[in-house]
Amino acid sequence: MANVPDKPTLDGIEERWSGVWDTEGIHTFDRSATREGVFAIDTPPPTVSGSLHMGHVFSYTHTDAIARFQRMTGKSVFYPMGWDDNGLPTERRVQNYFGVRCDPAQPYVEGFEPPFRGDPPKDHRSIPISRPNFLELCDELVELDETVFEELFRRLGLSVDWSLLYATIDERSRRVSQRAFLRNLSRNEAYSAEAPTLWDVDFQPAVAQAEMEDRERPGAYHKLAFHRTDGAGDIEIDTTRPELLAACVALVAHPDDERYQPVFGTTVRTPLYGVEVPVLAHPLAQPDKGTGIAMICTFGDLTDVIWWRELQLPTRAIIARNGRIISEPPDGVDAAAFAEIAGLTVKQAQKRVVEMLAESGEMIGEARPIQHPVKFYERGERPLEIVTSRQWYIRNGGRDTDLRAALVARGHELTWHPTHMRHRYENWVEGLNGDWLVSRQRFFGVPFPIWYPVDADGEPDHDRPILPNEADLPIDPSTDVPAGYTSDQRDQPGGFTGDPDVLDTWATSSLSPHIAGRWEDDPDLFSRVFPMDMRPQGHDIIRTWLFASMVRSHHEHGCVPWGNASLSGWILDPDRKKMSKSKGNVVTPMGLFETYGTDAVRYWAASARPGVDTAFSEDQMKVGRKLANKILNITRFVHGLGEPAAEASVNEPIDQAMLARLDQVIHDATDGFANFDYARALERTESFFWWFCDDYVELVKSRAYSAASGGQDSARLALGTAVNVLHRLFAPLLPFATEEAWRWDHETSVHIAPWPSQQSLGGNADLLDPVLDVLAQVRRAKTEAKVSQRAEVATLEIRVSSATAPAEEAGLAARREAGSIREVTVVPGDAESLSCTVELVPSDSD
RNA sequence: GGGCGCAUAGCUCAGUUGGCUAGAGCGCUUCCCUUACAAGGAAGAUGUCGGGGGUUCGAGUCCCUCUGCGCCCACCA
Repeated sequence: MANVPDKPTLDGIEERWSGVWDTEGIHTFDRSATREGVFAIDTPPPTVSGSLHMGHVFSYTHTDAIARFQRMTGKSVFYPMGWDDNGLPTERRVQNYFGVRCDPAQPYVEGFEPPFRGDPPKDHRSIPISRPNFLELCDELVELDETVFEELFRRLGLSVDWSLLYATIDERSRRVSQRAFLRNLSRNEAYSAEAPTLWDVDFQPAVAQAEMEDRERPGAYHKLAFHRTDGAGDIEIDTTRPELLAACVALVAHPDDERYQPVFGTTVRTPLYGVEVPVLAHPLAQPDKGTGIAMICTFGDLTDVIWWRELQLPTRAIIARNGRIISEPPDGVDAAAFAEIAGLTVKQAQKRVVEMLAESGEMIGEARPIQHPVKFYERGERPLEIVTSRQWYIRNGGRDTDLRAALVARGHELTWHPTHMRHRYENWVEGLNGDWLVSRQRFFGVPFPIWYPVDADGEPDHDRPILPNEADLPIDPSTDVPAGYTSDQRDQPGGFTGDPDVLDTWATSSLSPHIAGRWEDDPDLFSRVFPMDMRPQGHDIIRTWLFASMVRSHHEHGCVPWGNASLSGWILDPDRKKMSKSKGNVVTPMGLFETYGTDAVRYWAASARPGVDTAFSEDQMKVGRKLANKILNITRFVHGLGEPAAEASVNEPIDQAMLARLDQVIHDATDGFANFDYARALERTESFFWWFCDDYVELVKSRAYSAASGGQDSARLALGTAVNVLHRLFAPLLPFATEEAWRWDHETSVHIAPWPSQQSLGGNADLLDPVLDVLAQVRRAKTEAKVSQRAEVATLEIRVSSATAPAEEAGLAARREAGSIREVTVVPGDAESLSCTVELVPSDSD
């Protein structure tokens, strides 16, 4: 017997049911399921560096809807959560939160207390602390942030199995990350090399191709005169970076450029510094750019690197890792001139060099300002410089066409949602110009599990790395000692030294399926979940997270890591402007949950088609709340009618017709969810639902109330059936309201109820159209007469079109269904469409 | 420069093998306290489906082209 509250309400249902779900364990992954019976999700681990925003709510709702659908179809859903807490975002937040900065030269302080916990004053100068102390603070803050994230995700109703929680800095992740790297190394998929590297001079890590971006910046062409050594005059070049003149190693022009044919193979002397450099030809030089001939410096930009490599030029680097000019001039550079810029920042050096060139008369004319794209680290504030350093790389096809083709082919094995997102992947893979740089000169990350022997001169031997056993992972080479050595041999001649770097955060998060699935730690579990079914993520990180995951899986397993990639769109402001704190228009997810209810917010998220950028809309949330409320009310209404007899059947054509429509909805919704299109499932279900409430229920209401005209049980049973099915169709999208209504007459959760299947009663859905046409005309008559919809109709004359059977039935049905109609006549007519004449009962009042 | 996407009512968007008179919600107008729901309900108005051309009995839907907007990628002095 149904237990329906007098006044159904949405208030408080989130807390009530999420608590019950935990107790009943309905989200628990059943690891006894076979691989075919499992639906495994490679949940994106959110970066734990502050607060959750609407973007999280948006995309995680989409995944949860899919997860809940799959669970109802009988799959054991592997739905983990992870925190991406290693890496620079956390370091930055720790610096700002505690007012400290990491200085590896500092000694460890036992029981260190940071000067602040949250919001140090603006004039506070960060204090340097040791690396171990810094890492302790990282751990502390990360734990704090993760608590807040978990609370919000629970409130959002994510059906994740929280026992599967991981963090990308935890021991398990470090072990997986180090193991995978060592295997890459053993198969020669990873290597270290001394090479020009993009370098952020502020954060001082090496930067990978995927992490840099172009920004338009003002610059200026400076025209400089290089002196031909054959005495035949000067060659003029344009440069935006005169400060690198001392690093110049050659001039280059296009091989077909007629103007420079005579000078190819000759040499010139650089202005100020007097270094003799060759004039060379290379097809990358553009005749229409500047004077058509460029100076090659080590290194001004990535083109310089290409020229340097392909033309086998010497290195004459002058920029240090801190972004300043080095103190000693490279060989052959005029020492006095160089002393003028030694130690200066790039900007200061440029100013000084321009002054000197002006004095010497080697600069022709004034500098000409331009806007040009400059490479930046995506989180950085100053342009990237290129320095030579030893770094670790993982092969990703950037310098190997076979591997590249193989990875493009892997992209075709994946099913993309929406399909056009694959182009972004291919575009990226085909445009790679180097291997994946995975080493970072940072602190809060997974250390490279590597030591190096130190030779008699105290220099590390990078060609003979010392590796740990997999069984000992994870290790920290800065504290652990390799086999065969003792700790007092650290950094001593003849001893060993640990690799100081940490792995790129993507090098760990690209292994999220392995971390969540406990690769090698629990082979039985791993075999049941890998390759996974679904990777949900934002389209902005296809080039990083998605691609890196493909690379790792390709190397380690020779397969794709998942069958489907589901790409979510962005959240835009209602006015299409960026939401920002400074404008004060940022809304917090928790506030919205409280105002509209979680289901309403989820409704807004689920209304957006997969992959489409979507405006933030509180109006949509209001609609969602209305929908959730309606589900409760319609359920209450149907239960209030009383139960049909046990032997009742849906035998009225009108009721069968409604269920036939519902069958189509079940089909469409199932199809939508199965293809990761939660929005289509919602749209179909919702539009049926409103039709059901507004038209069908109004139509059969009077029959369901009273046994007088027959067909009462058919109506009750049809109503009950439809509501029951609708609960289940909506359950993945509006988990709280559906659970609330479902539990009025069920002991167990709607979320583990079987997904609805079609009824196949063979009803004729078309039958409803003429009946509803009559209903609409009666309503219109009442509205035009400005009377209540409850007003009685004295006579209703229905002129059916061409006496077709459905039309006849419509008349008969209308006669019985509409309880407030006293007399109905059905007239066969020859009009094109059905029409009615409605005569209302005059009001008794006064 | 290359690639991808978008353009339908005042606003946000559906419209999936081409097929009834192009839909929904919000907003707007009018009306109704009705016993599931007034944080509700009924009815109504509003469209050169971005422009042009083509295929077809038939095009919002397919093809070509143009325009505007957005995103991704790219090796430049």
